[in-house]
Amino acid sequence: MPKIEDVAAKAGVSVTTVSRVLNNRGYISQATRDKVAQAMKELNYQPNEMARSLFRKKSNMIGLIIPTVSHPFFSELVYHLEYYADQKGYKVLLCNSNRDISKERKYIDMLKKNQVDAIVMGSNVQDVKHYLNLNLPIISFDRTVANNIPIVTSDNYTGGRLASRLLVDKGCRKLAHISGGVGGPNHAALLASKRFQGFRDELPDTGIEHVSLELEITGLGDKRNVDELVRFFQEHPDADGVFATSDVLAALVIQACHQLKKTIPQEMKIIGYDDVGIASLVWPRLTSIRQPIREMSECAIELIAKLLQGEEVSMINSFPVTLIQRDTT
Amino acid sequence: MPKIEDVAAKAGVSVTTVSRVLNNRGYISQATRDKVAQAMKELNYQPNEMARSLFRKKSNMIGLIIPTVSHPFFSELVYHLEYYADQKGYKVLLCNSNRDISKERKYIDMLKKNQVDAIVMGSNVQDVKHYLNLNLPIISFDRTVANNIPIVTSDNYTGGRLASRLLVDKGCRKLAHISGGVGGPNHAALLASKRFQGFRDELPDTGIEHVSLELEITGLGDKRNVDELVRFFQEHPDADGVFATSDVLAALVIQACHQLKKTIPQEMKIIGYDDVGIASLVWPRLTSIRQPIREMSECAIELIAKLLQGEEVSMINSFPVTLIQRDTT
DNA sequence: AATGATGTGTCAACCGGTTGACACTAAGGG
DNA sequence: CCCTTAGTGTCAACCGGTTGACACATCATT
Repeated sequence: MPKIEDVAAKAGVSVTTVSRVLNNRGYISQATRDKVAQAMKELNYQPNEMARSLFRKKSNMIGLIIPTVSHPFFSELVYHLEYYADQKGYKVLLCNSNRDISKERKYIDMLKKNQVDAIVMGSNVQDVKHYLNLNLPIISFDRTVANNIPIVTSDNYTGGRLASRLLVDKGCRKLAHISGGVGGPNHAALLASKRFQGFRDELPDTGIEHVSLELEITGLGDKRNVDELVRFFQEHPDADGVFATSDVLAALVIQACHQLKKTIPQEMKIIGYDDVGIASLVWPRLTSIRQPIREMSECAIELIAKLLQGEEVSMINSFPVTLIQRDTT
Repeated sequence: MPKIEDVAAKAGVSVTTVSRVLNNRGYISQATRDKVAQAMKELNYQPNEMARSLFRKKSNMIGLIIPTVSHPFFSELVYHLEYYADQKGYKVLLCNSNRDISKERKYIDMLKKNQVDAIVMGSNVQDVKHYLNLNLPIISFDRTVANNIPIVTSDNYTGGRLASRLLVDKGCRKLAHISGGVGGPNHAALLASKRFQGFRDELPDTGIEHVSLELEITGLGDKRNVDELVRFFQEHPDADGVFATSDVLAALVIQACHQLKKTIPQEMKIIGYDDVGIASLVWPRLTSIRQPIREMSECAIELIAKLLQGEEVSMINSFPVTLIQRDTT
């Protein structure tokens, strides 16, 4: 690995001059600039970003903590976050917490030790204290944390209402609400619980009843998930509409319906949430509530960029959701 | 951010002593050890890993370049890679290249500048030269690069044969081979082309003919992909067996079949590849060739750990694939 | 009493790059 | 001819932590 000294020697200038070229400061003639550039090229020189970061006290790295990238919602989220981070010159350190609080804490410490400039939390955030005296920007994705931590979310409440309303409008008489997440249950801090709220608030004056099941997802391909759904629907044979809080859950519901020989959407209408890729890869294609993941990711990165420049940002950044009608309703 | 100096002051010892405690070298009494630990706790001190890395010339970071995490194969891969990396104390810098060669190059440079200890390439690797004079370990995932770069792969050839054989055994008379990837076509360097080879090698003595389609996947949810498949099957109405080189493609084939009112598996048998989560989330549940992604990821990280300790490693690390029979065959 | 292991401190160099202070030269303008 | 601006160099300090050399204790052994 060549160092700045080697470049200086090869170009026949001083280290300071090379640094000046590198950082574009002070007076430098075009001739010197060229000589230095030439030397760099010949040596295939790349400045050591660690050394620069150390001096600047800025690493241009952001840490990303999520439950697991293997869930399609997070994999799409991570994709877009990385894209926009890269656009702004940030690198992404990825951490899968599996919603394990102790692992989450370890990751936070690790990220801090490694001098990330900011952290995006897409995982649970339970013990708030741990995050407050971290003197670096944190932004939270779809989770409430504390009122001094900016949050990016989408309109979960309206999402829930839209889902209910659609099922009601399509003539459903008894609804089922299926929730659950990979790697542990969803807690109240998770804003997704507002979906349930919205879902229920749409029902009172319709006289439509609803039942609810919280699934403890064990792994995407695990047949036990479907089995539990089948049992649930056997207990509630009159349920004719399902709101699943993620498309993955909705896909499992579809499987349960097939197993129970219920036709979709005739005997059972299903609506999912997120509108990730899988929604249009299952059959029938899934009606879903779309979260604008790309836009939310872009917003998250912009928030970070602003925070790092000391600008004020709004604490709550909520995006509208849209109903995507396909073939399950 | 407290520094080692502050800890020394608070504990009433010298910086050297703190460093000795931190790194467990030389003689230190238990009393001092405790005093220092206490001071660290009180100050909430975390050693600056950048500074340490700079001195040690080892960052414990590994770079990961893949086409896109949003594809389920890669999202599962990344999940496991990060898991095992973390186990061994490595952090993961994630890069989505979208199979764009210039972006790939930029990422490689970026990772080098940022002093990653090693790179895992799960993306295309086309201009070999660029990677050879990188004086850091690279390992390649399921792609051939150069004979001095270790590679982790699975037995694609056998995978192809297993798929063919199953379709033949199940009585198919005309097979279709569907390939294609997200973000650009698959090239010869991609070992997945061996799947096609294996697929074909199983056919000659059976007298079964086959046709092939390379799809240019535009995005998971894009309906045009299905339309193209529908057209293809209309051109080949007698095709009754499909080998898709990924489960995502197989899911699209299922959609095309539904659209064409072909029953699965009676009129059309389908087998996918990878056996990622989606394989058991579609209906009918997909028969697939399973790649042991977890084991492959573990191997990749172990290879890196060995390379970083200067140990010799085997250049080709191929894992067996297994046929997972479900309901599409 | 000499020896050696243990425990801690001081000091300086180093990792690779950045920056400010300052000196010096050459060229151009008024 | 003086002044300013451009262009480059030298030097040292700094980012935060690590390490080796060396000095100087203390304490237990022999």
